[in-house]
Amino acid sequence: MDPEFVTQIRRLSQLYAYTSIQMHEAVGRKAGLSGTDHKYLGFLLQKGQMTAGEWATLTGLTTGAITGLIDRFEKKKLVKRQFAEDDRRKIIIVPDTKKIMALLEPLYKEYRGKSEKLLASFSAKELKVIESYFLQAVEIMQETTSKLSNE
Amino acid sequence: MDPEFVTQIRRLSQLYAYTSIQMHEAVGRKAGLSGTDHKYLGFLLQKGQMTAGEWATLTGLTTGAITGLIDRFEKKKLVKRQFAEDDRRKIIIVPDTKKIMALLEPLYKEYRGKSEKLLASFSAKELKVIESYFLQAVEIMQETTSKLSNE
DNA sequence: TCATATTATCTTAGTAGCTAAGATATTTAT
DNA sequence: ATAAATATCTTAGCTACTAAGATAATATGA
Repeated sequence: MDPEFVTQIRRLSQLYAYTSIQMHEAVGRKAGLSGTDHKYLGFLLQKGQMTAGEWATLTGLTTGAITGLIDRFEKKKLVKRQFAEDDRRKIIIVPDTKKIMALLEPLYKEYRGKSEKLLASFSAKELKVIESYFLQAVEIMQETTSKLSNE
Repeated sequence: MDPEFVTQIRRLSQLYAYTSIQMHEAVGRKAGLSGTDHKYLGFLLQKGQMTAGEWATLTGLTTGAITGLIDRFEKKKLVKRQFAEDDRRKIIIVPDTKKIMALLEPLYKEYRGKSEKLLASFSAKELKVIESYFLQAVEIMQETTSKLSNE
């Protein structure tokens, strides 16, 4: 295969990742959240709710840092602390999904429309190619990361 | 188009960006660089060399932060400060590319091999699809970012 | 030419958010 | 009942950021 083309794809892939982070950071700033706060809020939304400790594990932050994270979100009334009924040491973080969505969706609206249009411009077969590339690339990167971290 | 599939691609795309950043951060840590330092070093390598001010513009950092960034790299002897001949206010940052490569390449080696193999598993036509998706998606994200930032 | 404005980088003071270590409160195990 | 383990919070110290001003070099204009 043309090695220049491979280089081009690799460069593009890096640019893609970087641009995506920049966009998410810009959205976060606009919403009054720091870049990392916005990123970690995404984890919470996907999971629905979780304990402070689970959030710490997922983000790789210490529990102390999570306390601060929750404090910042709670001050903005985007999440609520709730004692777990089965174990009163545990704090369940409950996102106010409606409020968070109301805050973020307008900022993503245009992007969402454009990217849907972009995806619609590909055939089903082509989308499968893109999906397959993403899936495999993610796996390779995760392998690399975990090897580097456990050594 | 199947809306669930679109959602799946969007989720994958976000995961891809996030995983990529995590990998680059892990590589950076292993090389003794903070996540952002590693990211910004990449800018410098791509450009070859630039002035402190250009680096500030490119990264979005203040000139004060760039001074600290250069200090950290200089202490590790990965870059050198050099007065510009035409304008002695300007400081040109010259990367020691050989040294930087020697530091980073071994950490990326395995990833590079695997991702080349992955790319080789696609046909030329399929690679064009992936390239086209990346190019257009990057543009959309850049538009979104700049709109959010200039408002 | 010389005074002034502009430009490029650095310095300083203040701040945010991180880690590490230890405190507190609750649960589990003996 | 006591000790150990667990979940979260608190505190001290650190790093890297911004904003504002200092310093030095260059450009401009009467």
